[in-house]
Amino acid sequence: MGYETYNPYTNAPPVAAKPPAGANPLHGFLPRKVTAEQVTRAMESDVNPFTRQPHSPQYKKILEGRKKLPVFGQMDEFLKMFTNNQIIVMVGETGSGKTTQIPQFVCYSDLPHTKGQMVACTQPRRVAAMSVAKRVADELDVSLGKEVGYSIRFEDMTEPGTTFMKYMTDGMLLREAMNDPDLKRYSTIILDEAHERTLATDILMGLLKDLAKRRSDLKIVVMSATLDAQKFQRYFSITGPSNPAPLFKVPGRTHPVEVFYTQEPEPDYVEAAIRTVLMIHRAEDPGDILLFLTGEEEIEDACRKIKLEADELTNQDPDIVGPLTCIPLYSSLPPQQQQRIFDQPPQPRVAGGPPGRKIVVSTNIAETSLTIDGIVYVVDPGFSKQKVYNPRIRVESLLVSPISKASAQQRAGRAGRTRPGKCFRLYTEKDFMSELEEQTHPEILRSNLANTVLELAKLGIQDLVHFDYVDAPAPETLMRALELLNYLAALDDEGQLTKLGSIMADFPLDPQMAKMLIVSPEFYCSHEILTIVAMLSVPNVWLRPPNQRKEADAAKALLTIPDGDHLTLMNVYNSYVNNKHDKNWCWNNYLSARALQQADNVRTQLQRTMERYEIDLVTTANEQKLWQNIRRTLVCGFFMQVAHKEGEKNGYLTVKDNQVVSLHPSCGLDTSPEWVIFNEFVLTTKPYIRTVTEVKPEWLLELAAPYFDLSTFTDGETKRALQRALKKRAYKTVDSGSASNGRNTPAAEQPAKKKKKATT
DNA sequence: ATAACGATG
Repeated sequence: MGYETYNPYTNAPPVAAKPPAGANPLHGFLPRKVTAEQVTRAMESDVNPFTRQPHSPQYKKILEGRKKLPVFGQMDEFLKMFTNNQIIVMVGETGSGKTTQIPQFVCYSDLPHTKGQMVACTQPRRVAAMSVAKRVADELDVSLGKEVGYSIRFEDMTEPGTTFMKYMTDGMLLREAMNDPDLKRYSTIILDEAHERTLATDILMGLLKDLAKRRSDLKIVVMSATLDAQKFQRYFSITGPSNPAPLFKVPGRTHPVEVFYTQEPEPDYVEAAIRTVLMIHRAEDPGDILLFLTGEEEIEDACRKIKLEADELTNQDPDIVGPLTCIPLYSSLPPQQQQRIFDQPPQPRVAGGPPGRKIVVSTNIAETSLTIDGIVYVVDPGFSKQKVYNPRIRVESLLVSPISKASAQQRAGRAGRTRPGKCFRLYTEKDFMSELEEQTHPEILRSNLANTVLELAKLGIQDLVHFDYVDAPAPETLMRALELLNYLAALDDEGQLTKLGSIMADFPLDPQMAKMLIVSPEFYCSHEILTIVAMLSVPNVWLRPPNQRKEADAAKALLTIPDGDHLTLMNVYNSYVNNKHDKNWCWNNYLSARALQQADNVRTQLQRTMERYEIDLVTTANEQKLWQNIRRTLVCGFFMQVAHKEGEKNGYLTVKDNQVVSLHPSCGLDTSPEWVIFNEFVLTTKPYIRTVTEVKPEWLLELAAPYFDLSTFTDGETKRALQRALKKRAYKTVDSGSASNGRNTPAAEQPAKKKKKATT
């Protein structure tokens, strides 16, 4: 449909809004040899070059705004570099406009729509992918999901054949690479926020560096916010070791931030933070405060104290100190409460009195994920909780650690978004210079890599140890991952991906859980394992408000199945589904509606993957048999996470690793069984195992024979207990006259009575 | 006898 050009309410002649037929603003464009002058002219055209539709009235207005972005003035420089190089490293500071503009420049030069290809731009976070795609769709004057779209887990907002500019999460592109290692549908791939060094971005950098050799037609742009670009330049020097990838640099557009340090180190950073916040409130000009702390409990505690002391100040000096609101911010807060950070600061108590102030006390979520306008003061104690992985005992834990210089810089920058600001660092300048690391260690050095190694195997990477990592993980971490995958039969003894492993990799799950799902039909409980795996993939569903702990614990007790926490999780999900008509059910039972909804989404997605591989969705009618089948299936995935009761009461020793652990207080078992399987090993005040289910030693010997080969065990109580179980089992086998672990023996206690067909 | 920095599929 064309534009209506005749306006019946004026006498003016019809305006020729519709350009002459055949006009093509991209006429004369030579792919990848396009100049800034050509692009600018196409942008000024009345016709949208990509849809051939007339531009909407707001298009030009938005374009005027874009022209003021720092990156816009360097379009010519960028296009020349894009023409002449396969790989570009780009540094653009906050406010440069790189995330929205560079992908568009690339589209004008690359013309992906003329070759049935796309330009991809990856983001570490889902919300960023969505919101940037929306913005760019507006700027290009197209509707979101058509020419410009986004792709994130659970939501593909693209239209095959139409979409040529796609924003997506880095994890999503990695998933796509598993099924199309050459990523043929993309003409250019842009990795944004590469300095954040997420696991997915790190793996993608390795893949793309290699892919660039195979696909000379593929262009790559690596965008980063900090000045550590040299590392990327060197890494991507594919035309020879002395030829680093070229650097394209754009200045940011932010306000100056004055940084203050303490004279002496602060022994108690929370106390010092509270003192600093109150000092700012009393003595500094109006403007909101952002304080960085490390976790939920610390934040709630600090908010209470700040509120108390601030109220006292206001009461003492109502003419000088204005009112203050203190808002906590962390990821597990319900979205409604997170919205509070955008509230206006409180009004003065009396007209003309001292103005109010807002203070946000936040985790690292405010460092990258959430931007709060109006922040003028930042208080930075210099700590955050960070994931660390210990391959020796196979444990990931969270540790309060000093932040990096880059992180400190990012935090300070949060004070200068709307006007000049101040940042108070609660450490000395000397410590900043000499003690803080330049960059936060990339995630790949701090994680359990079982999942990543399986993904790499699926991506066809043969030699994981010599893969060209930007930063190579510890060999021991890779060995641990290979060992686990070999025991799970995802990799054979030569390290080759097995058929089973290939299917496992297609599930967005840890390998243990993927294995459980795949074998679950043999145990007639795939329906239930699907639920349990979904529940294990979402954050904790149990709520325990500090002033209602008793009530919350009582509600939990009603849903608990004493045979094991995994069965309890299943019970919770089933009850949730059965009570979906009751809007207050979650709230009344102290359960997180958000987490349960998420479990529902995950379950649906996993079910689709199961259907794709024709993995039957079956169940067992008899409840006791069903529960036992489920527990046996758990052993098939988590046989390397077993603990044996030893020593004083409630003391357990993990099998083979011999870690002393205790049942976590949240555990719902009514006894302390001799053998348990656990989902998580957490290191808090002491080592705990969390989400625990009782198992039988015979199952371990039967279902995970290679791992429970007793000749690989050191002498001790665990080995003796297993030897006893082995003897008992031998007698039983003789009695019943049948083999107990042959492949022909039914694995489950009882065949399925009813078979639920998978539905969409 | 106690708990989840932030993300991703």
